[in-house]
Amino acid sequence: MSYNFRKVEEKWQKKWYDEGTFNAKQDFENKKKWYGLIEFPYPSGQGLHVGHPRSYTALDIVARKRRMEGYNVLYPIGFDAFGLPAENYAIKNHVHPKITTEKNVNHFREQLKSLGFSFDWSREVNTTDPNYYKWTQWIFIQLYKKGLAYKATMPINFCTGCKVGLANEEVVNGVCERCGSPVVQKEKSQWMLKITEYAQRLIDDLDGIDFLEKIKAQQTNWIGRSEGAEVKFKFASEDDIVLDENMKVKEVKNEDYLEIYTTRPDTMFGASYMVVAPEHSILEKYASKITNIDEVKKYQEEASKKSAFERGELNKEKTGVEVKGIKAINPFTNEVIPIWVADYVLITYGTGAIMAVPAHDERDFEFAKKYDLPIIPVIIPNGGGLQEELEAKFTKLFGDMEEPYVDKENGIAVNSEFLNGLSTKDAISRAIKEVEDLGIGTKKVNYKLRDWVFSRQRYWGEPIPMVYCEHCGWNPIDESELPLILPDIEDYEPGENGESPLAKQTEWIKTKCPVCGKDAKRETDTMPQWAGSSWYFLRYMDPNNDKELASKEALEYWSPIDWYNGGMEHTTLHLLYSRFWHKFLYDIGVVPTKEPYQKRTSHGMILGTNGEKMSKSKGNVINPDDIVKEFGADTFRVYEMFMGPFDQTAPWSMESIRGCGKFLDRVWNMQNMMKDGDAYSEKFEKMMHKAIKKVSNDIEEMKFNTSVATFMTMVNEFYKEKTINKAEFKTFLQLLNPFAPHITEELFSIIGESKTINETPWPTYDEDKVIDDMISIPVQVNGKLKALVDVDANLSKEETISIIKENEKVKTIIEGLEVKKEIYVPGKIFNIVGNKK
RNA sequence: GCAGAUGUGGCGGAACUGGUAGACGCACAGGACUUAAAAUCCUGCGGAUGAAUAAUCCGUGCCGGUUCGAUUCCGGCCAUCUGCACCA
Repeated sequence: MSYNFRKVEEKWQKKWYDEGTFNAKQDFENKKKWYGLIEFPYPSGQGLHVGHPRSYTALDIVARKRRMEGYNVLYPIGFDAFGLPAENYAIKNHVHPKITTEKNVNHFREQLKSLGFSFDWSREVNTTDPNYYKWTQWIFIQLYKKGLAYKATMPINFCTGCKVGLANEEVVNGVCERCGSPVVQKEKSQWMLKITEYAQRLIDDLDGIDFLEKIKAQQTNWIGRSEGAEVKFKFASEDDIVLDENMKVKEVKNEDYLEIYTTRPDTMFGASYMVVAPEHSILEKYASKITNIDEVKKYQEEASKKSAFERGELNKEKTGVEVKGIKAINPFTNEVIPIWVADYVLITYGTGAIMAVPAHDERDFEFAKKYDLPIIPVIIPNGGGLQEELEAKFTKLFGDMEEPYVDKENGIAVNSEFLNGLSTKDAISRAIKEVEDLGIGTKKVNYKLRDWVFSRQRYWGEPIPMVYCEHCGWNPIDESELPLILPDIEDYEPGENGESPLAKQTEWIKTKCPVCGKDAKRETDTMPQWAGSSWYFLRYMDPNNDKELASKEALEYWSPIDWYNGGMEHTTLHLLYSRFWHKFLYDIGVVPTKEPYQKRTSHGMILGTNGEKMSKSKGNVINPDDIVKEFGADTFRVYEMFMGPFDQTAPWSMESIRGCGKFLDRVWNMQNMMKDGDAYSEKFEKMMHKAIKKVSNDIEEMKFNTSVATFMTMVNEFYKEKTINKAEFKTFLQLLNPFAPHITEELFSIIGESKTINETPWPTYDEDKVIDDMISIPVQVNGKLKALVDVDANLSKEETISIIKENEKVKTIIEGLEVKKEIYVPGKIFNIVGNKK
């Protein structure tokens, strides 16, 4: 009797999804809850990828176990359906994204159901549904009302060929992915979200939640907190600076200030020049004073032409131009220092200007070497070495420096007047105090994190619900008018100069100002794909609510998400954005928790059979439909869990999956060797208890591969004895059920159980029965295994040792040795140390 | 360059808190069943010497250390992967 997976899987899927077996209960009172979340898919035209089921199966296993443990489980699914591919497809083939999206969603739904996931399909959400994006828009309006959404001029990637704005992922090596024309930066007024206001809380609140350490590290690094100081350097026209006989500044007329940010105020005595970013306003403001303004302008222009790619990747060689005619003054040395413009200084970080300390900064050092600027060492290593060594090092540093000294831990200040002799740490606080006393600076914390550019010049996204009125400026539409429906259009081509396709919808754009009622215009940019996915997990809690994004009651009951699993590629942006929105919603009293996710784990990518990332171009893509057709959903699921450690990448193997199919066939055939029995047989009792313990723990730790190995070992044991009793089979099926739900339910009913497995409680084990009565003690000589001796585990230490020593083999070993020492670790090992006679 | 991870048989991988390295699966080889094949079932399977299921030696990327004992801990290298990348 061979196993017909097709029939069995179809039968159970129909039952589950028709009856809503796995739908979360509305009962908020009596049951403890568990909310498991997987990243909802983008319904692409290619259909499900084999990577999706890896994550979905893992949490499906946990969800099924939790139900058996008595939890009210919410394990929802939905579709992140706005996005670029649908829009590009529309441009090419003139099919409305709505149509392709619906088609793709239907395909995805079928595929997901064919894998037997225990999703609550009654709560399916879709980010493109107006009833959903109504609330995405509502959240945006709340952000705006709290001053967290604002307009700013930001550069976009602009393709010089297609004349459209491009997403970062459409820019490949500095050229347009589609037409190959160069991509330049173009200034455009865009909506921004002030995520930076939440930077510190986004770091601090990581403490209270259970994220993998590497995920926390990535979040922290991305936010990039640094402590330092902002300091104003005096500068003026060269002619307005009067020097004394020691070349120190005596008097300055018409002075102004150039503000810099530094993390190393202790090196200020070594600041030998300043650098401003090409976009810095000082260059505009003092154009008339700059004697080589043409040269400066030319440099600015060149820098602006460079794409982000060139500036970042290719342009390792630093360039710059001295800004002549104006000079700055080092506030500590009171000496005149030159000002340069160079694009290694970024306008987006700090103040867009730096003090350059070439002796102690690699970038400044490289630049100073190239343009022959003074390098003044002010830190030497406090290595605890001999005085001569320190002096030698000092001389060496003051001689021709080969490389900058950048150590922040072990430095000691020199050549720095009042800072001399202080450790770097002390020198930093002393220097900050000094600039504060002088009234030219202050302590300052900076973050690498930038505000979130929220506008997209695209059609297939949520319209931004804002209106511009010539009299009243920007205002949100009235909340009663939500959702602001994305109009149906036929021309998906982008507008002129990188405008959104909506910019051509003149009728739609026309509206009345929500404040004064006069004629006004709608915003034509749409939201990024990140928007809908920043709060979808809240909607699952109460998906059909038309009064609120979700009811208070539902939010109270289901929050926070107990376990969120997803890909490593989303551990920075998606996680950060959704945490930001959640914190905002917490602040305005909408959600009850500070953090959305209590626990976050990540799965490893599945590679092609050749060990490379799956891609169409490499032709190594595995289609889940084919696998299900050939092997069935259960085999697919078991294989994806067995292929390797869950959090690591693993290559696909067609041979290995066959092995998992064979395993399930063996499980199926165990029904033929089953005997009656209400209790575990003596032979298998220990194995059963051990297996329950092992599998229960493995699931919590996501060590699914060793769980599957345990199942296989069990089956081998049953086959070896050619018998299994009903009690054993029942437990075995319950344990295996979360991994292979269809075959186990079928067998459960075949062996005469009236309940389905998902209605039964998760098996329990007895700790006493996990412990072995007899143990095998390895006997080693000098740490090398020589023999194994079986002993009763309940004997005392002395008794055990004497039994070991009476063993024939051990006797001969000891006789041949000059024994120096004997080490016995109870229950673990007996090691004899000695030399051969 | 910075951060994080990984490195174990022919392959995917296991090994609790420092205590029998190679569980489980694949591949391979042999056997049973069969007219035959497939499927299934059973057995073997890190390397070297060896007739051997005797014995000895080597073996977890490389070099060294701590320890009675190291895949595991420490120091120093090498390689691969992922993310970030002129963040002052």
